[in-house]
Amino acid sequence: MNKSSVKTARHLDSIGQVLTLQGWVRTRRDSKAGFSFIEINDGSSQGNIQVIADGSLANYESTIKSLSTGCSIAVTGEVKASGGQGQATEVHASAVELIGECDPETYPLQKKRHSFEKLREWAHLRPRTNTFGAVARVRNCICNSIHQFYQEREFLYVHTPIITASDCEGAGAMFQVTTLNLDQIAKKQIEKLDFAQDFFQRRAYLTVSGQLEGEIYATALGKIYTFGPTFRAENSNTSRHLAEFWMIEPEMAFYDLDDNMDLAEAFMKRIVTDALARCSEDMEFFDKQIEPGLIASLQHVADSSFVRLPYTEAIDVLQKSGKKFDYPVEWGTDLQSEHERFLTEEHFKCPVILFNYPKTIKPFYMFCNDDDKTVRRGSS
RNA sequence: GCCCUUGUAGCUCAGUCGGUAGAGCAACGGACUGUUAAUCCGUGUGUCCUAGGUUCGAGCCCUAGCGGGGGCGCCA
Repeated sequence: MNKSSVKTARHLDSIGQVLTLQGWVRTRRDSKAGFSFIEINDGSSQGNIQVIADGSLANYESTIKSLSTGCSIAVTGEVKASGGQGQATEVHASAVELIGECDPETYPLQKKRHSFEKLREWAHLRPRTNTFGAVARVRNCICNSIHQFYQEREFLYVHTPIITASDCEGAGAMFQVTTLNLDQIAKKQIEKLDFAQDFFQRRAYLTVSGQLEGEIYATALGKIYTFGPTFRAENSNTSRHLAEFWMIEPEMAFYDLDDNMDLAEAFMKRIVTDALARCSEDMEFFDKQIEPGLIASLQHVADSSFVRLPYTEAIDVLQKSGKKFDYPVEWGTDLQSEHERFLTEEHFKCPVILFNYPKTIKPFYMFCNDDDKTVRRGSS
């Protein structure tokens, strides 16, 4: 048995080979001329492979004609150039084996679009949809690119603690980690907790950032990056906030501000370029079904030179724009989303890096410029 | 945390003035076809989110609760 993925079988190079594919039925169309089209997907690619199952197969009437969306099957057959539109290759089955049945009356996923809200109710089946499959593949691609990008530049991948006592720069509300018996404590109505009784004999939290550990490694090993789960207990109900997310933090000794900006720009471009090149089918799906214009927008990020602008000049651009903002633009305050969007989307029409922020709105340890009003970089 | 909005068939939704439930898709049956969100014909489908209240009568009005979505704030 020459096992193959759907991804491989869809490639022209596979024509002429006899392969065995295992996957889940997406759809079946019957021809009364005596054969059926079965589309199967195994997660290896966005597209399905079309299988031609001829009526002469032993289990055609008993099994193949009742295959429905969600069934898992194994198909063995020769890959041939497709006679129809829409696909380069197809498999002419010599055997189709039903591995797992799927009752169409009770299987929730249908051959149509489902809302994300509805799919969340079927969380165990979401990965079988085009959208979630594409997200998983693109995310995998990005993770791979992240490591490749830093490894090529001789950065060390450092693991920083998940459970920690440090609050970093007070970046956000933290999830407390404890082994104290909360039910018992509630019953006793204790006014002050004795953390000496806790697991670490002190308060502990899930990390909000590996920055502090990253910096001490950078000041010993030169260039490091962290990439791992991070937790924020913000009660923020927006699409841009997560309680749990993965964060990348490069920390470099002996880098000046220009070095930092060069790295950031190259990094962003690399991630985007790789995703477009390596996940083209998934990105085309997003562009068509989820967010029209996405590919053009990402290609623009990959192609453009990022604008690098001092904070003070950005304030000047905003104030002279004549644009009415919901939040006033004033030197010394942080920029709101609407200001950032104006700079990137309307004024410069490309990614923008702002630097030399007022020291009053940045962490205390940042390196102060000669003007004593703005800061350039971290303390390393 | 604040504000707005929504909950009806497996899914997406309509439901008028308060009078006892409806369309498309899916499913199922059939027709047709190298098809590809196939197409055409036919069939069935309900705890109208939950609990109270008003009323002769509530999917519809009122109150509370629960769930979903959006915006803002905080924040990344």
